[in-house]
Amino acid sequence: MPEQQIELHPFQALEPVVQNEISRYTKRLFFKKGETPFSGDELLRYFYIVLSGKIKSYQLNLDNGKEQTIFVYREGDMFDTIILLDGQVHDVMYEALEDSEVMQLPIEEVRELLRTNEAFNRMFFPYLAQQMRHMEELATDLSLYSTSERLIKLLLQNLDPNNRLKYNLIQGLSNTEIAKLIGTVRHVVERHLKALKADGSIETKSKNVQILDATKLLDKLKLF
Amino acid sequence: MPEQQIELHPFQALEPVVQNEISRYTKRLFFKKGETPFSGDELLRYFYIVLSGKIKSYQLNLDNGKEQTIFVYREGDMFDTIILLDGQVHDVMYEALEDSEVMQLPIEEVRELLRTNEAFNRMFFPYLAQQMRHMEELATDLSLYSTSERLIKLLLQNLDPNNRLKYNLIQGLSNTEIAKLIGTVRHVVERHLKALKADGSIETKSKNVQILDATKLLDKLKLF
DNA sequence: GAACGAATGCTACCAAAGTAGCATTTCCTG
DNA sequence: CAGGAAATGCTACTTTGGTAGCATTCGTTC
Repeated sequence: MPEQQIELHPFQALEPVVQNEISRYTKRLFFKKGETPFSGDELLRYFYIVLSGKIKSYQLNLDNGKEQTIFVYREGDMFDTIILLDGQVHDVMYEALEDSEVMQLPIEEVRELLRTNEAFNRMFFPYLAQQMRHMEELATDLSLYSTSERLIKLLLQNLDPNNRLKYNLIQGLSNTEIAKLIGTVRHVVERHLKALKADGSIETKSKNVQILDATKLLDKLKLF
Repeated sequence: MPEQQIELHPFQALEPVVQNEISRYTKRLFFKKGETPFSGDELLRYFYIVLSGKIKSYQLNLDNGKEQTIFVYREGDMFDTIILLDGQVHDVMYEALEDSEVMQLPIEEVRELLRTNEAFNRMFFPYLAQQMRHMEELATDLSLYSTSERLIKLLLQNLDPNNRLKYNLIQGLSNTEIAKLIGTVRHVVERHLKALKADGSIETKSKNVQILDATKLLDKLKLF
């Protein structure tokens, strides 16, 4: 299937390009868990590629403190693609969910690649589409499905190795972080997890949800 | 401000390009209100630019029939950008909200433009970013704000001529369509509109909401 | 292994939003 | 201008999800 090309992480396709053309100005940066890097205009001047770890982008409701995670960037993911495309300020926050390592590239050089380098574009356009599909799915899930459906969906996607963005995503995340992924609060996540434990679909150790019966979860969705 | 360049609708920048290079295979299509065009693989083979009218893309929950409008395409808007970028099937539905006129281009030719035509890219990349920003806003609004906040936000954006995607958007839309835009159902929209009418913020004629006191609406948000 | 903070678990309560069914009004078309 | 479909308005009810506060467990680090 031709998707395989897309599924291997984009950075692999980028690497030779980067090596040849812009390695001079790139830098490796390390962030510790909990850090909120990228202050001020750094995201307007640099483009980032994740080498390891997990970094999320999220939005905050100032009135009640609720957060919505928009994207979790892992090995091979890149940001901020929106700023890359239009150069305008992007009102989101970033935070490292684990100790992470990223590569920093001057954004103007990446724009130059985008203008001139066909190999880069063959990698980058499908990757952009992946981000767009992810955001669209986030929006429609929030609107069309209940919290428990969104949670079950997340658990199932977590098992699916073809789903690059979600596979093994929640390993090591607290219930609070899981809540932010699916647009609710810790308490509601725990309420639903408790019900799933009670009927034997899953079991939980700390920061680790194990699925015992995926079919049972699928039944609860009645989707697909 | 440099945004002006972005705000004039993308098609204006595309037009000369289209005229010169791909006009031979383009076609004008007309859709009547309520039609759901683009069956099967048409969206995989053609790219569309709206000339007039309103066409929405939306997702459907098969269990309960609820719909979420993802995007309303008006003059100068283009779709399906996701398919353009990765060539994969895109699971959304389209419907004309008004009688509409679109231009149909062979998608491979648009991909060729994307690969080779810098003028096209100067127009297209910021437009892509606009679509991404819109979807991100949709997702975070659904998660972080209440239905009444989302409704008020929509009413205010409807007044803002700088907001190309939302300005004058709800003129001529039924309450049912407004509900689908903000991720709820007709009834809840009417409940909130009723409250806004009661305190004198707005008045409604059929398919037409008039804002009487924008400041009052802003106060209710406490945002910005 | 003691101590601290983070994470999880639980009970109780409240408010917002979704469901249902029907009446009335508007508007479009013949 | 009449008739029918679409849109709006309303009452009543149900459910889900969010809020609050506290107890317990886990796990990391001196």
